Amino acid sequence: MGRGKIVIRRIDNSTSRQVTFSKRRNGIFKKARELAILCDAEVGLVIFSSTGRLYEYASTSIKSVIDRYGRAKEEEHVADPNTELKVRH
Amino acid sequence: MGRGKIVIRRIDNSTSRQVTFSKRRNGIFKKARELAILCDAEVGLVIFSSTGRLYEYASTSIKSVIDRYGRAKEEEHVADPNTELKVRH
DNA sequence: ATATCTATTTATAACTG
DNA sequence: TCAGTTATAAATAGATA
Repeated sequence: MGRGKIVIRRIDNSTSRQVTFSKRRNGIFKKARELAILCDAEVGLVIFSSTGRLYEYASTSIKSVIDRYGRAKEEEHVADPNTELKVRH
Repeated sequence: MGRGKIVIRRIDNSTSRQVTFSKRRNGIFKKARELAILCDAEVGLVIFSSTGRLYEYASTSIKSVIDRYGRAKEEEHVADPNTELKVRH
């Protein structure tokens, strides 16, 4: 999606990496928001930049997403104990 | 990005909503993966469909992202106690 | 419901002030 | 660096099978 095609591998130049990070971070947050609205989904997105800075988006709240995630995982394990074993090993 | 332009609001028809969900979910997971690789970022993405089904992506693991998120939030509060007050009220 | 196709919109890589 | 532009690649809405 640009003047040149790129291959998906770590951008070595830190300035270019920072510029790409900033552009694509905006892009993915927009996509997350659109998905949540269009499809009535609950979406949580957490990003740590290579410099360690935190960026977050949630259609509800990150706390809500994390809590629901924990509950969903518990249910998975109850529903299929074998999955639990696989995950643990 | 399609034959017609759309407005970002809930898709009422549940079949269309499901189709769009499936396409855009794939798209955003791809974007998340590309961002992580290109920009050397840690990315965690959790999506619950309108039917309650869980989909997840993490460049490391969701657990790692949640743990790091918790630590980052703690640090924010230490750095700026006023933010903590605002968040809590 | 599921998959593939393609016209079109959208995202963005490289460029520019 | 840093915001804006533009040519092009990529995503996807609607169509079709």
